[in-house]
Amino acid sequence: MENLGGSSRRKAIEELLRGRDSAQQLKSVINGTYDDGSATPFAQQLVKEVLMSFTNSLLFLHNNPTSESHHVFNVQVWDSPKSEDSQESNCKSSTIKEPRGCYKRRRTEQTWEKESEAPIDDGHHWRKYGQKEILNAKFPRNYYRCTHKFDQGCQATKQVQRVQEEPILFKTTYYEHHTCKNSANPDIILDPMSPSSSSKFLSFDNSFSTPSKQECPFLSSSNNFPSSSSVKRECKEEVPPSISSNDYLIFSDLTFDSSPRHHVTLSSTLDSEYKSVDISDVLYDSAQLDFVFEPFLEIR
DNA sequence: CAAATTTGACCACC
DNA sequence: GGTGGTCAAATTTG
Repeated sequence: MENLGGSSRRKAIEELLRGRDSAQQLKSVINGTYDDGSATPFAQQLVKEVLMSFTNSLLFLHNNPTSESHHVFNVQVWDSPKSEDSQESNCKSSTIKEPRGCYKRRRTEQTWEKESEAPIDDGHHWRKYGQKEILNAKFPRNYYRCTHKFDQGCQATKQVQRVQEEPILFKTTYYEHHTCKNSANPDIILDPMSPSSSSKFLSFDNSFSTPSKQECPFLSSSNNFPSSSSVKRECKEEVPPSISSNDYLIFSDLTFDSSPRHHVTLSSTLDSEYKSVDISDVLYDSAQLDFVFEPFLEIR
């Protein structure tokens, strides 16, 4: 995908945007076709799929090239405005106990999830700080924090859990935004809500960052109790080399149209209530449109 | 030898 | 008390 030159990419994006706008207009026409103001379910479904196709294509263009070898099936974003456990309250600053730091419970800032076939290399440096067997979960959950947590105070963390064996599927939950500057691929931001995803940071001309071995332990996590040596061996044997963008292009074409797993959704939550919103509906909202597509429009 | 990972323990919340 | 998130010593890796 990144092999598309800047102008070619821009043209492709413009075409997709044009197609999407046309589909939207078609939807309006269809909705006005019938007296009851509704189109046939089939027509509505078709329009929905067309819109989704455009949307997904644009999102794939937007995606981090380094994650191209991983199919991101799902992007879910929500706010968790629960603020009852502020960090200050949890950090028993007045207590004398020192041996361990204060154990801050789950931060309730905005979080978002991604599901992919392989752990996502999102261009940031992550350090694993924990692994936990989760009740009723087949695989352990892995905890990562930004490598620059201490030198730059970056509070970004993520949790990665393998949720499915066949096909292998990982769910990555991100917490907090990166505030560090030293990401491996700072111009590519998967974080859909990050201020950094504005055009000033977005560039599609980056070279790939090679898939980091840091992500490999997830694969070995499929074994409930892997030995250290087996971890390393599995990493080297099972992690495929990053495929070329051409490969990705073909792969996307082959799998994009009919597989429901490529459905991309955005979700938002109020008061921790999870509400799933189909992206084709979300995109009708101009604000959401800007949120999703603005970066494309400003590529130069 | 510095950085990263592993892993058991600690801690907060329910 | 159970569960899950985090810490930090021990260990591994490059």
